[in-house]
Amino acid sequence: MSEVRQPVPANDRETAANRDDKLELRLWLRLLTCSSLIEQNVRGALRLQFDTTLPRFDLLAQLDRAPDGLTMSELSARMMVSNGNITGLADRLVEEGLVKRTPSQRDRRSSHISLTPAGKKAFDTMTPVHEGWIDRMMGGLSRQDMQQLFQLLGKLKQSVHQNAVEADQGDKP
Amino acid sequence: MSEVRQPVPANDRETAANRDDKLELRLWLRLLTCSSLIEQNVRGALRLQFDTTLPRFDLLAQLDRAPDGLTMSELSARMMVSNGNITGLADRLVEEGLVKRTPSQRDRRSSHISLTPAGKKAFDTMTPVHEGWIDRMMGGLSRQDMQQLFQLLGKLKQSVHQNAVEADQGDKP
DNA sequence: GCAATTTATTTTATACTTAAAATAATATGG
DNA sequence: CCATATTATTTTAAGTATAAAATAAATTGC
Repeated sequence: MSEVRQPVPANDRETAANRDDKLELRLWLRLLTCSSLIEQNVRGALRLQFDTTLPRFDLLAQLDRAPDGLTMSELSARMMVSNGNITGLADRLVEEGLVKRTPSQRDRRSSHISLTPAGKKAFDTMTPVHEGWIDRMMGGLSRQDMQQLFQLLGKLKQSVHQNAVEADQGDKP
Repeated sequence: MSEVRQPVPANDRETAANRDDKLELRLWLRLLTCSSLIEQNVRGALRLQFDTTLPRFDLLAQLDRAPDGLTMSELSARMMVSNGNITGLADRLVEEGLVKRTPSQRDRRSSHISLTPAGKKAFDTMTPVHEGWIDRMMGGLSRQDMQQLFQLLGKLKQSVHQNAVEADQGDKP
């Protein structure tokens, strides 16, 4: 009597939540699950098709929108990662010849990171394919679903900013 | 004439998207932004208040729901991270005395990871506080917003599973 | 002008994460 | 039984990430 393989309901982060858990927590776990799922797909595809990584692609994408380049601090803010992280990432991309550092004329502490021609070319090759992956993964959502989701996530983003756990605005009574 | 500090529209991952970008891409960037924002808040708060990390907390949370413990593979699946990652995480938590490994009786390859009394106690201390952070960050959303968001993310999750970039189900014509 | 502060970046130490290879044990099919 | 395949985990190497300290340059307030 072989046990029938049930279509397992996907063991993921949400498994840690029960029906009796608060909606807030279940929502957070589901958000994290979606984000992780997409991230892992994109990461794997970037590696297979372009032999690169998501952080590198992200950095190139940021630079592509900034013709004059960005400082380390700006990159850090936009990519929402630490300063030190950007230093290492930029180092590797410079080694690969995809980005270059240009010392700032006005401020000798900072430099502008920008795409080299090779970096621009690499990004232009990858970005339409990348866009295709994203489109494909969202294929199950209607236009209206996406618009609603976009709008609700906008609300969430605002809410998180306003109620940040760390942001102590403790000086006003 | 001091310049008035405008409420800067937050430079984050979405900065890389333009109005003319496809909705799919903008949605993905916004999703990632929300996820990163919450994650960073929780990580920082866990460090400040409990001197621990998000991955460790996550692992404890998974175990709390599994009284008999979980195998490394089960943990890997539920936390959506690689096998090797779990090995290292579990090692550190064993060092801290919060979890223990029990060799499986039936299968000498595998072991069951479970909470020690100290681990259970630590988790029970942290989890209500953690829940409070999540509630707080979602404070700007109505109950209906949350339900809608939960439902839409469910659709998205399903869509990503069905249209995974890597999952080649190439054997059926 | 100059001390004190702030800002931009890098460095350091540690932790987390992955993919791939290695190890070891179990299951399977003759 | 035994060769083969599969499964569970660990190891390895490289990369990603953080927080905190260090460095260095710019700004500010006398």
